[in-house]
Amino acid sequence: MGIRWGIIEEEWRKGPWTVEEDKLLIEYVNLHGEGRWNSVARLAGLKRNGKSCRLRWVNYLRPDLKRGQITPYEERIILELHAIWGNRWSTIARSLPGRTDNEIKNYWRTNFKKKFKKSSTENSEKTKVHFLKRQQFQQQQLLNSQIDMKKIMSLFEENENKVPSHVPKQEDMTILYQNNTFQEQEQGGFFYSMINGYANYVPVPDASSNEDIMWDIGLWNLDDFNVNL
DNA sequence: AATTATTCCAACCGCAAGTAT
DNA sequence: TATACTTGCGGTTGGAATAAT
Repeated sequence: MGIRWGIIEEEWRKGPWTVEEDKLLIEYVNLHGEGRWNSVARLAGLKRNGKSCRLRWVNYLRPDLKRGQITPYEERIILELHAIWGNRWSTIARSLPGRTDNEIKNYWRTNFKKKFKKSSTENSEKTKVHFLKRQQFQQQQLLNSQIDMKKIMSLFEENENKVPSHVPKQEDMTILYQNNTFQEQEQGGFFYSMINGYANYVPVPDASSNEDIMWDIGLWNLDDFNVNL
């Protein structure tokens, strides 16, 4: 850009980061801590603006990042929370330690957005039936399990007609997470969690060679999510 | 084997909320 | 108090890798 309005504009580097740039940024954070991103260029000799530096750190260089594939369990959480929060990726990310909002957003988009669309136009009736079957199945499992049935069933009856896209207040949500969610209790082969009035229960992920698991994985991955609740 | 299409992710952008001056 | 600067978020995109023709 050069000169505009008599001010010399910085010429920032853009595009993929090099190993050397990464080193400089890591060094900077080790020395000065996270934050004050706009001073990175000056103090670390990087020709990157603050935004770019922050993004690189948060999404890639942070040492507490969990690398590798999203696990089936993480996937389930993403789907559950997306049903509640919609595209509030950073909120969802708070329940997945070591995963970034960007990562989750990319994951959801590449794996689910299309299925969503496709199935809703193609065979919504079929998937609706599928969904209802699943619901029935789960309720039956609940009946068979040891947990406080009456309480949960009444919660369910209260909430089952609510739209999942209903958005609760964020503060409420966070507290629930700390106290309750995804430190799920294992009860009779099921995880149980409460999310802001919604009861969620799914088969234990790794109780191997169990039909329930097939049910669960299949269902979560299939076309249920087009059902317009 | 060559070309075209699709998938996927790192990194971009604009906006808005928060913080500093 | 008002304005400027910074940070964080979510949508979007460029292009490399992979798949399809």
